[in-house]
Amino acid sequence: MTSGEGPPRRGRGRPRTPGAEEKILNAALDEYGERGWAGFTMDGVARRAGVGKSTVYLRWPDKDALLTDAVTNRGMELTAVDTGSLEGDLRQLAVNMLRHFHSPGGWASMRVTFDCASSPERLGDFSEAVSQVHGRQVEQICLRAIERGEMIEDFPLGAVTEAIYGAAMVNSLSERLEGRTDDDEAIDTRAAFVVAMVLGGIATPQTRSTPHS
Amino acid sequence: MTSGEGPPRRGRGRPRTPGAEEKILNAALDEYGERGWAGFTMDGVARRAGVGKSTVYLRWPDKDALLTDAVTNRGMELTAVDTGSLEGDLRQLAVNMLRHFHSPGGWASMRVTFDCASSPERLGDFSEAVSQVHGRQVEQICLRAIERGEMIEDFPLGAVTEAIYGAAMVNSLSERLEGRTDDDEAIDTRAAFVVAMVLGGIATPQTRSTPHS
Amino acid sequence: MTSGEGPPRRGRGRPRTPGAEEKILNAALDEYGERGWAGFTMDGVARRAGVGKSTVYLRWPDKDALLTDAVTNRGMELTAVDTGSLEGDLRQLAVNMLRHFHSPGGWASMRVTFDCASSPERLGDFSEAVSQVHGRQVEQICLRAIERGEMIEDFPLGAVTEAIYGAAMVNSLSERLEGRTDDDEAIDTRAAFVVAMVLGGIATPQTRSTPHS
Amino acid sequence: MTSGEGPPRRGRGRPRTPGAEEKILNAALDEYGERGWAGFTMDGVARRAGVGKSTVYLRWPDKDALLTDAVTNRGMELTAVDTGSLEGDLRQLAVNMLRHFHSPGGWASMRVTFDCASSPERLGDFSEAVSQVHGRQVEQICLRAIERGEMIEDFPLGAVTEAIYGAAMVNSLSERLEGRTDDDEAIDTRAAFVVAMVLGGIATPQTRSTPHS
DNA sequence: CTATAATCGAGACGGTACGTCACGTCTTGAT
DNA sequence: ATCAAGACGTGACGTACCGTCTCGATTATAG
Repeated sequence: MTSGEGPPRRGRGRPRTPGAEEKILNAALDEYGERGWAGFTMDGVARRAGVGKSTVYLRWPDKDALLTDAVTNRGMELTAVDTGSLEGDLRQLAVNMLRHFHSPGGWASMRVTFDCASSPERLGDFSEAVSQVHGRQVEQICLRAIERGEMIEDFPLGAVTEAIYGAAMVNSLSERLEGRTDDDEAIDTRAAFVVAMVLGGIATPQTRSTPHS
Repeated sequence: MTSGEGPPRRGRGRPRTPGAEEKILNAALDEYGERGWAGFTMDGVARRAGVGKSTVYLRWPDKDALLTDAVTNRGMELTAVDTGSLEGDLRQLAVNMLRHFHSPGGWASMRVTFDCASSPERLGDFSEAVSQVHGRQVEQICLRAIERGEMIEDFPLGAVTEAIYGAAMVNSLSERLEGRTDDDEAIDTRAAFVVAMVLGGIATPQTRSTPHS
Repeated sequence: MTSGEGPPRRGRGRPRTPGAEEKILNAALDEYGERGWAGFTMDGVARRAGVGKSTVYLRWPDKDALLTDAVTNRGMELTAVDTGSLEGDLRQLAVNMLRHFHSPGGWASMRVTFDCASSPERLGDFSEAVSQVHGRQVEQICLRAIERGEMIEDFPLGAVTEAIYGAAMVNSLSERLEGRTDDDEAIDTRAAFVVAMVLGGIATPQTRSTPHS
Repeated sequence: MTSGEGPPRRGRGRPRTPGAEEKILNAALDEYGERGWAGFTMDGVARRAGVGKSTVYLRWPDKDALLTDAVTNRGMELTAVDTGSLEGDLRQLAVNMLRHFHSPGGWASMRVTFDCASSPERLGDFSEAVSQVHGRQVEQICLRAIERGEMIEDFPLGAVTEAIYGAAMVNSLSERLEGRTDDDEAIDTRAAFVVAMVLGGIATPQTRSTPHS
């Protein structure tokens, strides 16, 4: 995803400084995390990275591209999940997502995602990447579960994705709005409840009619 | 919520032009909707509102405050819900939320909410307002349902809120990222599935263990 | 010269506050003296005078008019001179002028005069006033001296005026530029030398005493 | 005198555009001349110079500094004078000064000088420059004349300076106030009279020719 | 070993929006 | 009718950032 990686640039001339991309991306994420969008400055990123502005603009065409790229690289480290059971998979996934959105990088990633979704012109690679990463996980988990007979068929998998990802997002959002600081235990507990709801619902058994009529 | 409420304004001096707040807020939302964040200009808002910049800065200290306020005022018009049954309430709520986040105003409102959550310094009234509006709805619905015996007890209502609101958010997000344009029918269908999931779960009956052990 | 003095305003309605003109003119001169042209503010004048802006604008149409008027009223208190001899008259006049331009009011008056001379559009009453006050003095002194046979004829009186007034101006200017603070004695001495220089040139030979006694 | 001389500018970074100072100073003088103080705008200067505002503010801290500098650079081109006789020197000097103050640049220079003298904080280089340029001329002329025996000793040279410079100033001032437009002949005639007056006073008797020939 | 050339840091450049401030006008309730 | 207070539309102020550019210095390969 990094723009700076095309052909390996074999040839004459000074090669690009090896650690530069790394330093710049880190600096970009840090600046974005600390100062928010309004305070996110190209000059600031370059200064924090200890690098000239030309070094930045040689690699990314503009501010948006840099931020998008930073977030894409650092903000999507979601490892695949396969515990053998639907509940285990979803529990693991929910914990991952909650931790992800609670971390500075994951939070920044999400904000940039919303920014991208608001500007139709630069929906380029980013939206695909997001869809891929975020959507495929649940899809694969559910397909395996259906194969094992653990999950009903004919249910739109997108709804499951949206509920789990959305719950993690809103949980992180409310944590910030209310000034809480959730520890790992709180996150695990919340993940358990969300998965329980997704798996079994919140209705009492007697009122539970056939859900998908 | 309007920032313009400071001292009680004893009758000295020319009173503030009555319609100005209204005009400015409308102009701000229009500019934000048409031109996006990047093209959202204080001069532009003032010009569109037919007002001087000082009139704007007399009421809101800066750009962020104006946008936040505009979005808070126009973006939260969520009517209460009471259909008599848990499923009906949640269905209605889910439809409302989906429509809300799919509309330009609701989408903008959400983005500003994320911006506020990222800048700890101005979490003032806004976070309370959001929590109030967004959290109380589900709480009241669920409390009524528990009273009617339709819903299990001892389930954290926050998880329900987060799932429904989050699902609506992510649904709107993916609509934009993927370039779809969902019609009302698609929205209603998606709302039905989400509510079904929340109410009854997605696990097959035979694998359904006691969820809350 | 004060704009506020037309018809005595006999009639219905509240009469104008008696001391207002005075207070405003004083405040204007003080502000101009302390802060210079750039820091000279209508709001500042009104505040210092303890008066609303409308009270000011009711009397003078704009900033220039107020400043011009303030300076004309306070800065031109040049009493007529008639000692009986040319040397005595000029000496008295030179001392007056030097004291005038060294005083805050006189200095301000001069600056405003230059401002007026630079803006051809508002040369209205002011330039006439200046010419009157500044030119007639020397003219009358010289005419009397010619009549007494103390001064040569056919010499342009304007040149005498310009030399005396100009010397006083430049003396005050250089005092400020060089950070000096001339006392009365220094001023009197300088006046004596200037008059000696002027007299040596314009006096007829028979009345010409040793010029530098 | 140009403010643009700070650190020696080691060769790092892009060098400042060579012709920029020149262009900006010219644009500033033109704008000041055409539009006067009220219409003298930093944006206007930058636009006329074909330059961004940052380029201007990189060199001068504010409006006053730019105008002062423009006027100092362009407004002081007074060539030295040495005709061999006191009368010749003073005549030449008086003509120079009259022409100077009658020209737009010289007039502007003088106004800025008065502004500087009114604001004690920025009397920095400017006052020295003015004193140097304006005072030394007369001093040198007189010293040479004393050496030649053409001028009495023990006369304060400052008084001579002040009379000649002041006369030129007031002459130009009254020209503007009265709406005259003096041609070169009028200026020369006036210079002759002023010098005659000054000489009659300061010349020793033996070199004193008939002053008004 | 030298020439060529891409990259580096630094920072000036033309623009544009920011948030402030003053102008001169206006609108209020009180005198 | 005038007062004090202060909001109004306008427009310049001086600052900060964008993305581009130009410099001298560095660092590699190509000849």
